[in-house]
Parts: sequence; C-alpha cells; structure tokens
Amino acid sequence: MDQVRTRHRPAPVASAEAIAELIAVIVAVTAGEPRVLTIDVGTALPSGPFELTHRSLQAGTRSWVEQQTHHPLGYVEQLYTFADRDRTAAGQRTVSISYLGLTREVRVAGDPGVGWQSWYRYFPWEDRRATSTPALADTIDTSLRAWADTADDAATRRDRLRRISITFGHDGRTWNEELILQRYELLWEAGLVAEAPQATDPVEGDPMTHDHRRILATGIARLRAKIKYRPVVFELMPPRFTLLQLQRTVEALAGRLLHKQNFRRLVEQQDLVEETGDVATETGGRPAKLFRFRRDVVAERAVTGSKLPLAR
Amino acid sequence: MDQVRTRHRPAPVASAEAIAELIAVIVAVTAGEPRVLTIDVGTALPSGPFELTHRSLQAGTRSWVEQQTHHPLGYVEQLYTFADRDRTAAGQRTVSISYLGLTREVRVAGDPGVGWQSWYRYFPWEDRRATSTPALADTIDTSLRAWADTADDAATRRDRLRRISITFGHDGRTWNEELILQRYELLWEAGLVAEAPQATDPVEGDPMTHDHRRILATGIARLRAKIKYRPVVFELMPPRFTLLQLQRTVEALAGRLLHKQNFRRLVEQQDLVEETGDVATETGGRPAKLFRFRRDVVAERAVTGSKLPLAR
DNA sequence: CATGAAATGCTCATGCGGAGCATAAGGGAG
DNA sequence: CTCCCTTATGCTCCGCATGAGCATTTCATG
Repeated sequence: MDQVRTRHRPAPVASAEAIAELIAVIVAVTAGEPRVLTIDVGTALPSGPFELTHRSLQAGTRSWVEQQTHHPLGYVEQLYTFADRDRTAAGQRTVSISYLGLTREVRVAGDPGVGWQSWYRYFPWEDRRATSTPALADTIDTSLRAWADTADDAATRRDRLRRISITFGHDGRTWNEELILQRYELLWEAGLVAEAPQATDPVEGDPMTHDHRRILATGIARLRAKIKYRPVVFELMPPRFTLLQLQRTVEALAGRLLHKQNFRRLVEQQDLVEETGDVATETGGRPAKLFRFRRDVVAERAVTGSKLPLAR
Repeated sequence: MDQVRTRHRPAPVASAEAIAELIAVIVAVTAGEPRVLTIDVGTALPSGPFELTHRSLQAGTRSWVEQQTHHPLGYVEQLYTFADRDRTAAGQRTVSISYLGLTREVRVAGDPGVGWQSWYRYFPWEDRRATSTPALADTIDTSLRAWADTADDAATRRDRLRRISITFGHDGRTWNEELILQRYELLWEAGLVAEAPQATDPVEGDPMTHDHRRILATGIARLRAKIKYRPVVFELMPPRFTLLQLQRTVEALAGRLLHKQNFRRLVEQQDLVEETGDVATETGGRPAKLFRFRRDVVAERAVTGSKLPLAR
C-alpha cells in the first residue's frame, strides 16, 4: 500500500535538507532457492535517490529497480526507513527508505553485474532446511559462547548468553525464523560477520555495501513474518503450480521444512487455490494436480488474514 | 527498535535534496479513553524537521515532542514514511517519517495549545465499546450506500458495496478493528469526512492539518494490531494496576469490549503479571488484587509474542 | 509385475479461545 | 444486621485449528 499526500504543506526550515534514497529488496524463489536481486556483482541492492519526477516513494523505487536491473516488478511494500548517522561534507544527511518487492525471476539482458543471489549466500546460518544440523551451526555456537566469555563482568556475560539462547533457540527454546535481524546483530557484535570480506571471517556469509546486508535482513524478517498471516507467497509462484511446489517455496523463505499433509490441509481449507484440471507428471511419483491462486477469494478476505503453517 | 547507520556512504547526486520531517503519534490511555498528544489545539501532531543534531530518527522525534509538548516519552517505534506529492517552490519534496509512541499521561505546564485528545474525536465510528449500536453507525451506513449508488457503472457499484461490507463488517462479516485506514479512506472517497471543518459534514469526526489525521489512523491501526501479539499495553499502564484496569485499557485501544474471564485467563497464563500483594478497594465491588508487569518475563519471551484476547 | 516416489485421505491428541455458570467479598441502603 | 448491588475470581464445556502419523492411490521404471 503506497500512501501519497495530496494536500500542500508549507516548507519547513531550510536547514533540514537531506538526501532521500530509495533501496529495494526484490525477492524471487527459483529452483527452491530464495533469491534477491542485486547489482554490482552481488554486493549491493538496487537503489537511487528519490527524485522530483517520482510520483511516490513506491513509484520511485520501481523506477530505480527497472532502470538498474531491467527486471519487471510485481508486489511492493514499504519496509523501513533508516537514517545515516554520518554527515556528508555539505552537512547533509541521508534518509534511506527501503521497499520489499516480490516477483518471479525472469532472464534479462544487460549489465553483467546485475543478477539474482540466493539470500542464504549472505545469511547461510538462516537456512535450516537440511535435516541434519550443518557444521556451520556448531561453529557459530562455539564462537558465540567464546565471545560471551570475553565479557567484562558476569552480568554482561549472562545477558549475552541469554541473547544467544533466545535468538539461536538453545536451552529448550525453539528456533524462531523471524529473528534474523537479532541474530545478525548478535553476530555483528560478536565480530563474527564483517562488512568487508576478510580471510579470517569465521562465519561465512558474504558482505554487501553500506548497510545493504542489514536491510536485506530486515526484508527477510518481514517476509518470513508475513507469509504466516497473508497469502503473499503466491506473488512468487507461476500461474499454475502443484502444492508441493508451493510448499517448497514457503520452505525456501522460512528456511525450514514443513509437514506436507498439514500444509495441504491449511492451503485447501482456506480456499486459497483451485484446481486447474490438469496435472503435472514430471514430479517423479504420482502426478500432482495443478492449482491456480484464487485472487478473488483473497480480495474478499482482504485483511482478515490467512496463514500458512510453519511446523516447529 | 531504532536502526542507525554507522558507516559512511558517499553523497548521492545533489539533485535529490528533500526535507525529512518527523511526525509523532503519541498515545496514552487515561480514564478509559485512548488519547493522542496534539499541538495547535488538537489540530496537529507534534512534528519537526530531521536535523543534523539528531543522533537518529527516533532521537529526533523524541526531541521534537519534548520540545513542543514538554511531555516525557517512553516506548517509541517507527510507523511509516510518507512522501509529499507536491513540491515546494524551491523544487524540494517532503518525506515524513512517522513514529508511534506510548506513554502515560502527565500534566505539563506550557503552551495551552498542547494537550491530549481522545482519538475517537477524530474517528468516532471506531469506538464500538457501547453495547448498543450508536446512531452514528446507521448514518454512516446510509451515506455509504448512497455513495455506492452514485457509481457510474454496475461493476464500480458492486466493488464499492463489497468494500463497505468488508470494512464495516456487514453481511455476516465481523467488525475488524484493524481496518481503520481502509474505513477512513472509504469515507474519504465517499466524501463523508473532510480535511477542513464543514458545517455539512455528515459524519462527525474532527479534521487535522495536512495528512495528520491519516497518520493518526495509521498509528491506531498499528497499535490495534500490535496489542494482539506483543505486550505493549503495559507501556500505557501505571506501575500497579488491577486486571480490570488493564482490560479497560485494551478495550479503549481496540474500541471493543472483551470477555472478562477469558481476558484474565490469558493474561495470567502467560505470566505477564505478578501480584503485588495489595488490593485496590475503590473498585465498587469486591477488592481487586493489584498486579505489576513482569518485564523480565517479556525479555525472555522477547519476540516469541504474547497475545491479548479480542472477543468477537 | 514389483518397487520407488509422490500425492492424497484420514485419524487422533492437544491446546487455545469463546461463552457462561457459580461463588466470593466489599460497600451501601433499609 | 441483612439484603442487594457490584466487581473479582474460579471453573467447565465445546468447537476448531494445528502438530503428527498411518494408510492408500497412482504414475514411471526396471
């Protein structure tokens, strides 16, 4: 939802000029991988200044993305607004308004620096779809505990251990896939992720320019939260799909596996999809019915909400 | 959560200068009424430009509110960023970053134009706590249907009726208290609310400067949604309170009544509060136990979420 | 025709949330 | 002092959503 003002407002004092910048986190899921649209060979998100020619913040964002990546956009929503703590030489500040967009990946010609990257390239520890715990989890664990032990006083150490426990789901707590930002900041504080690539970086995960990696984390967090109460996943699906494909897409986003039968039950009982009458036979086993998203139903339900199940 | 950049970023092209303005929706609940902090005799929200001296967007917001109202702030979170469609003479644009704050009302000396207003003064139709349906609901109903009938074609008319039905909970749908913004925009389109006061305004509700009324609506919507999954209500409560006082506060925000026993059950089973050992006797009936919010428990549960029940 | 891989159908146990009934404990009126 | 009114508290019931599995069905393949 893009909100635009239609009335005039007097100009505030001139001392407060700033640069308003638009940054886009554009997501697609291809071949079971959640991917984000990047420029500069995977090191930056599409972005550009908010200009006089832009009809709205959202329109400006669309414009920059299309100009920089030549990729069409679908669903777009505002994410968060960040302010730059530093000042430029001119005594100005930058306010960055970020947007989250969902599309289906299409091949576009043009700048070779433009492309889609799996978002787990930047946050490898966020992918928990593998049945067995990857070695990475242990590495992070060890490093974080070591960091907690470097605390000056006992209280700080306790607090760090508590944060580790909560964000990474230790001590009987369950892994909460929405705490991406909290985990990222914890790893940052612990010095386990760096902005610039380093040979010594113990916890993999590629960096990005400025705070783009943090903005991406914010976008992932928002998306992971949103798929639970709004049927936004369908923005990432082709016109016709099987229920397993739909499930794999949700799993890719959430970074965790779901219970198949329950997933089907929830999707079907909510009337979110309807059969097309055709089946997909290339699935390897029994052919799967092809479904189509029912936009009309969602319009009805509008904001009433419809969830997707996330098995623990 | 306030996010601040700590790294430098080069200045984008100079053509994109803008005015970054901060606007605050500060909420308190006093005597069972949800109230918002205003300046200019109830016609505007506290606001001011984002300046070089501000450490962050949130800090800037706090600064402006305290400077304009002399009222201390507690919990603050970012709400939404709006862009002004119009341009100023200087070819600049305004980007308004709004914040939502929660506090307890304290009496402050100073500007007589500063004060707390019941938010239902601006959105009277949002208060559904009365057991009997107020005449206002009928008025709105009639007016909206009349508006739907002015549609040029049948499709538009059907669409309008559908929107009315969804947002106002007709045709077997239930009233969804979170659809404040949708209802406001519908009333706006129907010409039932105006920005400037008019004698003919059929649907009560006071206007505000610029788009402040819309921003307030956004804040209310956010708050109504948030109390369902985060224990933010406690930011509005005194140190010690009875469960009924807590319930009345939630009801004031949600604009609807709750089932008493279920409310207590939910609050208690979540361990959100603990007894102080004292009782409040001025309640009119049997003395009620006084409780205190357990911040520690919430810190533990952190983002796991804790809800408050909203009876249908 | 036997097997493997998915797709589908169903059953069960649990927990939460919506509604109500019933009892307890003060204050005030008669 | 007793009855009545009001609010506080305790508990019970029921329906539904959700987490887990078991069992069958339906193709492709060797």
